[in-house]
Amino acid sequence: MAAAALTSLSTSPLLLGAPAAAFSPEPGLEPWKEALARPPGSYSSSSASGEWGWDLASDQSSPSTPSPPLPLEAAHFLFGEPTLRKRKSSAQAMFQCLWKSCGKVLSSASGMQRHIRLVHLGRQAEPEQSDGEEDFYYTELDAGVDTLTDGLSSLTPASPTASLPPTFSRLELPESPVLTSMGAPQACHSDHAYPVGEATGGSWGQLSGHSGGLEPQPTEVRACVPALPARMGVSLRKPRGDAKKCRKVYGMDHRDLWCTACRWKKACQRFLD
DNA sequence: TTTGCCGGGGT
DNA sequence: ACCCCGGCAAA
Repeated sequence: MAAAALTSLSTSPLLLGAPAAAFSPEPGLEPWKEALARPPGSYSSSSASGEWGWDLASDQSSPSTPSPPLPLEAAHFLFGEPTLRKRKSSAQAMFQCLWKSCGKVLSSASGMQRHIRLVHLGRQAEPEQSDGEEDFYYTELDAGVDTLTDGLSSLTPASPTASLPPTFSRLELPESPVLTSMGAPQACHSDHAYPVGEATGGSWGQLSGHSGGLEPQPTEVRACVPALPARMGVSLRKPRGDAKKCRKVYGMDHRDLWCTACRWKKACQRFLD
């Protein structure tokens, strides 16, 4: 595959740095289908036993396989979003409120802090003697305003252009008091301490009824929600991951290409959230 | 309706 | 362990 990519790369002068473009003669097509239709005769031998070289994590010994094929969605936004990479001339710093379903954008950090203090934290506009909690509820945008998909309703997740470093996407509000050793005031009185997931997947369980008597104590964990949205009965269920999973990507046919977890109807391991 | 996947089986 | 599926909830 790498060889094919290289050869065809040499013949396609344009589209710099997008080797995946070699796979699709016309950019409208899904590149993965192309890749699927391609006879796997080019590299090594038969890795067609379900998992390709790149399962995840435990991939320390793949001697003959060249570089991992790089999950095809990488190719998606290599040329799927050609528009986004253009520089905004008005690269003015903006600040966006991360509070759930707010998304207000202001042009100054102090203004944003005041907005958060007043609107969300319910405090008075006293910039002095602020514990800095507001800082966790907004983020800074570096591009122009219209780059972001316009505040509200767009629960757009990991924007394909991974430009913003580890900033949070709203909907998963920053768990504020985790970082503040000085402790936010009373932002943390959740009466029902729900179980927080363990290390990796954080399988939440579906809060299936109070079956047994276990749960000795409300294991007070730090997953505290900002105390405001204590209302409205949003079921505290792990939100669906928004990544396309094996089933969607490969289709019901080609089930043999799914990762094992997907085949067993477990949480997908290949396309994590 | 489809999709993701938890919980609960079976081998 | 591995494999499968009922059924639920989110989309």
